[in-house]
Amino acid sequence: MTTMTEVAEAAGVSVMTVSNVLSGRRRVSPETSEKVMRAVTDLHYQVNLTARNLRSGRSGSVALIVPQFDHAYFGALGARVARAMEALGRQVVIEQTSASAAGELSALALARLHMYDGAIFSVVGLRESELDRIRDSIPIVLLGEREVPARFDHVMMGNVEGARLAVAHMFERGSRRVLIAGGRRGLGSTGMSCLRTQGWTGAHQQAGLTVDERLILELPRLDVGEGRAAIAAALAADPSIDGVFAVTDDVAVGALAGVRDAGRSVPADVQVVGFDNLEIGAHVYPELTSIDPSSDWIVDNAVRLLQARMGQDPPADAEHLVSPVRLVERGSTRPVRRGAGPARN
Amino acid sequence: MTTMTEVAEAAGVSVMTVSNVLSGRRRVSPETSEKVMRAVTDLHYQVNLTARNLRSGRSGSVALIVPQFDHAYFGALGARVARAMEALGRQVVIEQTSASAAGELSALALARLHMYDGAIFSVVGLRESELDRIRDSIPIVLLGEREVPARFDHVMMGNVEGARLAVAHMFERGSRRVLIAGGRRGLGSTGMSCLRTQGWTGAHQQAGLTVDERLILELPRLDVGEGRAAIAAALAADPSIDGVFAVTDDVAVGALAGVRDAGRSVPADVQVVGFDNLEIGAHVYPELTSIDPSSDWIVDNAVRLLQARMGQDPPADAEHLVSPVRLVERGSTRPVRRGAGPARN
DNA sequence: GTGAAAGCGCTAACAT
DNA sequence: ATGTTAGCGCTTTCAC
Repeated sequence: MTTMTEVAEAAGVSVMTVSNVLSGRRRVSPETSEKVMRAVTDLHYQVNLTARNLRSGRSGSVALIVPQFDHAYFGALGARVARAMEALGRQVVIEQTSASAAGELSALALARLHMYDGAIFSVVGLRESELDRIRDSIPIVLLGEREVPARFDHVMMGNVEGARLAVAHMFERGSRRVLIAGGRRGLGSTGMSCLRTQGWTGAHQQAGLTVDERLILELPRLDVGEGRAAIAAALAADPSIDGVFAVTDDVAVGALAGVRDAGRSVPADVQVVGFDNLEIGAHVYPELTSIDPSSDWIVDNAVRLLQARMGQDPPADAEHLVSPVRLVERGSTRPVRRGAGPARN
Repeated sequence: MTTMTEVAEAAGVSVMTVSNVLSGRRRVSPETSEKVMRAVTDLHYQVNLTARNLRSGRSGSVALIVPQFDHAYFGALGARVARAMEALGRQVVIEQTSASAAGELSALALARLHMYDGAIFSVVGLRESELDRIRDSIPIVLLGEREVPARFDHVMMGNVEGARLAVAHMFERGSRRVLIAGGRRGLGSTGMSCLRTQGWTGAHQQAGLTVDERLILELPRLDVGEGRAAIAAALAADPSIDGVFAVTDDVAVGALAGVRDAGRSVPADVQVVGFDNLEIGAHVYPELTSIDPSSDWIVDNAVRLLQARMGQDPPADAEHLVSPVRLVERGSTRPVRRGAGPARN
């Protein structure tokens, strides 16, 4: 491997001059600069970023830490974060936590954070104890649907409100027994499933309907296949179900298939609403009504907070933001019936 | 930031002993080890991986370089690579190339490679000139549907054969005018679109049908929305089209929607086949017939090749592998009609 | 505008 | 089993 010293020798200058030419941190005369660049080209030199980062204490890159690579939401998130960080001259890399054996955040995984100038950390499914171990670390902004220690900047979706909107919409369009797919019984946790279940419950209260806990369908994994099978089974077991609120769009796409498997029809027999407003939802059949969590808003704020914390004077107080949500109405729910009250089933 | 020297002082041992305890590279007595670990805990010490990597010349991590974060295929790829590498004790990080301004591989992007022990590089859309600049680099395995310099290990899908299978299947089930969505006119390039167009052409020849170049629909971007709009327009312009071979499943999902938009029906009026066999394809409606490119086979081989090249004696000759493909038949193509020849339209 | 010296935090290599 | 020395390749700092 060619080193900067070799380039300096070839160009007949000192290493500092080479360094200055390459980093642009100090002015160098055009002639010297050209000599250096020629040597760089001739020797196929490439800076050793590990050495540069060690010495300078910065890396110019930011990590996005997600639980899984293969969920559409995180891919979309990565693309958004990369676009925003690119505008600030920073490189983004994505790392996955769930790779680690027990899903536990290993000491090594924590140490890896120091290779970045900052990190955006998606914390769905992270334990409280793990979050505590992220102290004394690089600037971090947390993302994701759970309570976190107050010392962290945190941006989350409007989970409760979004779920309430979704379920209220189905009530308004005539559903009376709305299954929540991927919900959570009991009130202990503060995770995404639990928050969205709160919204589901809230919609019942607002509509003056009683909550039937048998309509809470817990799912071991929030993916399409899992959702499809579980929802088909639930519909077979309880024919009175006339709506499905899926806690994610992945599950909702599974729900569309599950309703078909059960021999029923969307939206005539069963309305379906998802959460995330993924691009795919606009193109499946029937097109998916979904809660838009304002992903751009979330990323913009996360990037702004991280940038602030990586800057000169980091803000004293951490911010805790909740994104605005809105319902995007498509074909998986029924249109308003003009001049009619709520539909009777 | 706590350093190893401080830990050594606190524990009353030398830095080498601390290093040995943490890295496990040399035996340390249990008592000493415990003293060190106590100091590590008390001081919240975390190794500086940048320093370790610089000194040791290794990082224990491998990069997966993809053109875009937000394509389902790359997410699935990342998850597979991470699983395989995890088994070998290596961390995987994903980087995105297209972030760079003109999509050009910047000098910095190339320099970043040296921070990893090796890289798996998805080269769809990379120019020949860019590939040439990856020489003198870390061990690299290329992935993706285009010709690459012979010196690189390369694993690609069976593009031509897969496309041929897809189109032959539609011919066999009665289609006669099969649009290729995301294809490429002219024979210059060796990219994915071009290779799959070759398979489409080959299927025509095998079936004794003449190729109609007007059935080649080029797409600026291979995504769902783009595919939907372009295919709907194509069907409206040419009602004789009775099949769509979409070069990716993303485009195929768009095709399902596009056919609906055009007021026609899948598979009765228009059959649709995709390529990639993404999980989502099994759950959309109608369920998508697709070419399975053997993603696990691809990843297993890429990881094996990379591991070999990162090992003691790297193999002299680069390998160039083509994955086996098979057709996965689902509802977007018509079932065999027993006792009947090809359907007439 | 350019250079010399020092050292970032760690581990390889050589002691003991 | 543990310690000492040197130095990975670069940039910071200070000097001219």
